[in-house]
Amino acid sequence: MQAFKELLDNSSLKATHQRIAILNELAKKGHASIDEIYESIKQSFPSISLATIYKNIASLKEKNIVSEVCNHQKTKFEITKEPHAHLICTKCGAIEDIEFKNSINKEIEKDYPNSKKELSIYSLCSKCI
Amino acid sequence: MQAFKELLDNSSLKATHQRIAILNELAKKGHASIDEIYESIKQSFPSISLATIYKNIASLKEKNIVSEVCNHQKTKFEITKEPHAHLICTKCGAIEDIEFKNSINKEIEKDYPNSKKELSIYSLCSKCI
DNA sequence: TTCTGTGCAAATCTTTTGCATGGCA
DNA sequence: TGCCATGCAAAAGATTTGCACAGAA
Repeated sequence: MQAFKELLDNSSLKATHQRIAILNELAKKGHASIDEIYESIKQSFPSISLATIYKNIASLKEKNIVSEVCNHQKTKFEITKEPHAHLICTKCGAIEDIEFKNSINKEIEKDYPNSKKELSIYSLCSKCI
Repeated sequence: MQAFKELLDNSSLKATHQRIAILNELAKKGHASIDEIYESIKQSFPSISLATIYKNIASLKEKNIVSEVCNHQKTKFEITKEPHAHLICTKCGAIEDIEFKNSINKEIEKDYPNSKKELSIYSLCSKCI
């Protein structure tokens, strides 16, 4: 995935196999926890270490390449993208990205200009509906 | 605090000193982490154990008497109250309760009726502004 | 009196760290 | 080649559990 290499180059992080694998995993799953990432990458890359996942998630967060999503269960991570809201399924726990409506954003900006906003909606996801 | 005793009675949780102390602490601070609660209660109640705080926060959450607030740092808790949003200070880390505007609520309800919603705004709190 | 809750200590997870070695630029 | 990143193992931190005893109802 050439795009990830560039992303890392631009952030002065070396494009190691491990980092690319983590980003691929997040791209594939959308949202994943530290040990979901670890267990999955270990299949194709048995020598990878948990500590490497922790260290890389930390540096990728610092560079704002990945973001943390809180769901009151196991913390998950996603590749940072356009602002969006999260739908957290009250049945299966899945996280879905949903639109962060511009009307809502504007309403908040009135009182808190240039603020980062996190909106989570707890309801049924598209599979459980 | 008589009100807390009733709250506990109604949830079939015994109104122990420890539970009342935890609820008082949360009422006083607004938002506190497990060990902030522990350190503070220990002053006036030296025999209290960390495990008791954990167990009680778990049962109080289960009964929806307290809620968890995620701030991407140390998880904090608050006494469950009217729906509201959180302002999380990007300078000092403080959490403030702010209004969850009805217009925003309505906008979300159109698409996700009867959903629980969490909105966090990262900006400067009233003290750091 | 009964049964839930507490406190302690141990067990379990989770996350971080130090350091020698490996590998990208 | 020069550094940053990796992997391992150990350390540190956070959370949970089991059990005997205490205390609310």
